[in-house]
Amino acid sequence: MARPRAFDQSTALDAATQRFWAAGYAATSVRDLGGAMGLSQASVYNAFGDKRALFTQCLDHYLDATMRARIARLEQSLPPRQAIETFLHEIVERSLESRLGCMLANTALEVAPHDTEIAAIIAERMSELESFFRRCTEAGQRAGTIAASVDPIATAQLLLTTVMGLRVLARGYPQRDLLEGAARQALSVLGSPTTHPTERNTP
Amino acid sequence: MARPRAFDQSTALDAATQRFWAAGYAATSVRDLGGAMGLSQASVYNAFGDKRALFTQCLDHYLDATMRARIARLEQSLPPRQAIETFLHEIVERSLESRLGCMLANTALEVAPHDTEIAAIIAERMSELESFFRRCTEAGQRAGTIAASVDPIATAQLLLTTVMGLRVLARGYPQRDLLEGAARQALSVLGSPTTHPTERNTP
DNA sequence: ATAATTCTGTAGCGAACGCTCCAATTCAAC
DNA sequence: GTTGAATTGGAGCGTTCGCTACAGAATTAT
Repeated sequence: MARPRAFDQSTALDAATQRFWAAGYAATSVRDLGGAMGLSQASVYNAFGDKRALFTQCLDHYLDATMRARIARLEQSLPPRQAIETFLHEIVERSLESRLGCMLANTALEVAPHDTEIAAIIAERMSELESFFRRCTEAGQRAGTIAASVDPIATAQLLLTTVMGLRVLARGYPQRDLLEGAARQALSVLGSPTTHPTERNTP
Repeated sequence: MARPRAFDQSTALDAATQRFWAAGYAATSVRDLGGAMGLSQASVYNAFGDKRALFTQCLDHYLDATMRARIARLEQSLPPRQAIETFLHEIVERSLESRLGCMLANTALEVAPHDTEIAAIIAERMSELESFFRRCTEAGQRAGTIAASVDPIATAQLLLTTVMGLRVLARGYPQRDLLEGAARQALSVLGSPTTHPTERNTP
């Protein structure tokens, strides 16, 4: 029984996310956000609360659409070792083809130290990524594709660290051979290699 | 033949560096910097130019005093493998005892993507760190303490990535076992372990 | 001493910031 | 058609931003 929104909430959130993703929290103004979303400032505040509340919504939106989606897709479509390998390769490719970097890493450095609530979100999401790597490592060991001698916990910790490190290098020192070499060497801790995943599997 | 400065340039630069280090470029105001340095805004501009020029001086100052000093100290006081191991362990300890993080990583994410000149500084310093790891790896292989089978280039790339990743995790997910596990697993690529360096060496 | 030159603090510039008030507008419910 | 609730754009609030003009203080060369 009232006037409906003239914009799509999810589309607007996408646009705002893009701005925060590219420029960070402090360097993005609410006027910028409104412009990107096609809204006036008043509508932004009416629909999303203040700047910080909008940011947390964008952060959640980004992490669901990017990190969680990637984890789910790889984990249910690939055997565990290939899931890990493909995850790192995708990170390298995305890092090289876009200068946006990773909103999780960006936020961990810029916002988390000064905002305990956002720090908790960051820690929780990093923990999710770590758990993905640990599950895959353990499953690979059960399947025989990952050396039984490696410690799944430490391996997951290294892989999480590598992903974050790759995102930093991609913004400060973006050279393909650097990112690929680091990813390859990180994957070497998984032990005896399998054949690289291909489209067709010869029986 | 004129009035001399009433403050010490190096001391003031230290204070400014501390502020940029803790809060980043955008979130640190020139008034904050002046307060920390004990100077009025006019003196800041007179002595250091504008905010960006002061930042680059602080960045150089920080990197010389922290990264280059650590590289030089470890490289000339420890055998190559221990130099690498100690470098990572020191990063873990510094990350856990201080919330400041790493100005190199912070700047790579916050400033480098929007400032090509600062991006060049970042890339050059990251390259220095990578070279340190490569030199140590090659020297360790010659000395027999690092497996001859590892690729020194990829190893250096992974170690550089690990250091950057550790600095991100330290700010977003600061748990000792996570950082130590990642460091330990990264070091495992060096191959057959040596005894951990201790204060006294039994002959 | 005098002059020349540099440093220092105060005050203030225009612009942008996060945020809010408000009148006008729009649409569902009746 | 009328009513009522919600959205919308514009104007503007007070604050802070990077930066600078300016006048007085301080020191060396002459």
